[in-house]
Amino acid sequence: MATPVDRRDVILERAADLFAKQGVAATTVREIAEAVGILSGSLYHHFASKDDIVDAIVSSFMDDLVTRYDAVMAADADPHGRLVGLVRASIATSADHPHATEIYQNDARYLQADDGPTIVRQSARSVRNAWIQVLEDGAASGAFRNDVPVKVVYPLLRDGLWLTARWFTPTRTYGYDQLAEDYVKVFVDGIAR
Amino acid sequence: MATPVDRRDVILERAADLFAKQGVAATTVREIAEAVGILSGSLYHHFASKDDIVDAIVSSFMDDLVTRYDAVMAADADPHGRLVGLVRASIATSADHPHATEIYQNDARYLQADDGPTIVRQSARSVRNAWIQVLEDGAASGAFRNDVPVKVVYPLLRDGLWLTARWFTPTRTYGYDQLAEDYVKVFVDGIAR
DNA sequence: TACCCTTCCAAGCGCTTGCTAGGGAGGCTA
DNA sequence: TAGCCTCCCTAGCAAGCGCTTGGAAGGGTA
Repeated sequence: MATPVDRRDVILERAADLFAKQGVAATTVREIAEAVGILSGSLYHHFASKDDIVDAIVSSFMDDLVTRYDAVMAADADPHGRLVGLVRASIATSADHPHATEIYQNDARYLQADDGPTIVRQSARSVRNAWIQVLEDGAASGAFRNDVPVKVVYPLLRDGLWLTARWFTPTRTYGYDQLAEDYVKVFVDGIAR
Repeated sequence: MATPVDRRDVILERAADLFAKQGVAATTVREIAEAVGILSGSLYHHFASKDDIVDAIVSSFMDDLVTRYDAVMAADADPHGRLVGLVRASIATSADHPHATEIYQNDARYLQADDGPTIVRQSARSVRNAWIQVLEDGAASGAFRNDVPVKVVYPLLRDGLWLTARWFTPTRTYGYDQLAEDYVKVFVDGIAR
């Protein structure tokens, strides 16, 4: 190779692409190897197992997400400001890890299983706590409506937010920033005029 | 058996349960057979293939959905009334086919593939058209805001709506009707107070 | 009783899966 | 030059996959 790229990173990138497109279970190690340009056995010089590859992809994504969420929660105490911050942080992370975002959505059950990676489970709980706290604070302070249970509002916000990874591709005129802005508009003020 | 239940229906029910929990690719025909209480080979007396089982589950779901959507679009011409109707129809269908709903969300890409079942692709287009029409009519008539593109609003509504199948289980005090009502509240009026 | 039809089992086929063992090529260090 | 380390290939194993074949059991019909 002309540029001394790290093979490990190339494997992670190609694997994430395939996992996102086909699902983890439907992607074979031979496919990953072929996408990299090596044979399947050679993957095992870099990773201990197929699961190990999945873990590396998702863990990196979750680490970034938690870091961004922590910054938002530390910088702002106002529920509305925090909500906007969390949305922007989520979409920014999704922009940085588009494949991982999709993998996490599609295979969440597999990843959150008891034998799944511990880091993922911990991060998932931390992420959930941030949202619940913001929504409950907002409902208590009067910033948000309190006639709909937080346990219902949160999943609606969450799923609409994260599944953007499935369908959204930024264009020159409509990027991630615009998406975040419009997302906030819809969920905070509704679609009624 | 005491009651002469149709074996085919039992197979569909158990298979749907497993597909929803584990994903289609991760569920084996041997698992399905074991859940029914027969051997894997015996499944092939009732179905031609594993894909055939998946198709039967999802097609039944999609048929019901399209029927309900057609009724809504025929009964109401007002965008807001149609929106409420589509939400209620979706959640009612989801209540009748909880497993199929989840399968469709998790394996949508697989099902919408070019070699997937034709009925599913047709139904998916029909469903999409209904939503787009309602949202565009509403934006044009002034019932809905028009500063956020319909191509963004629709996926947000859709994903938040359909992924309820992943997390929602009705209780005695909070059922599908209540969920539909709250869903409309959030998306139409927003969470701000 | 004789026949048929439905439903299932027993056995296994051909193939793919994730993964492993052993070795070779090339570069770096001493 | 000698030795080592990194990275990859060749070859293949054991297990599991979807699916097929041939036949047996049992009930319904005549």
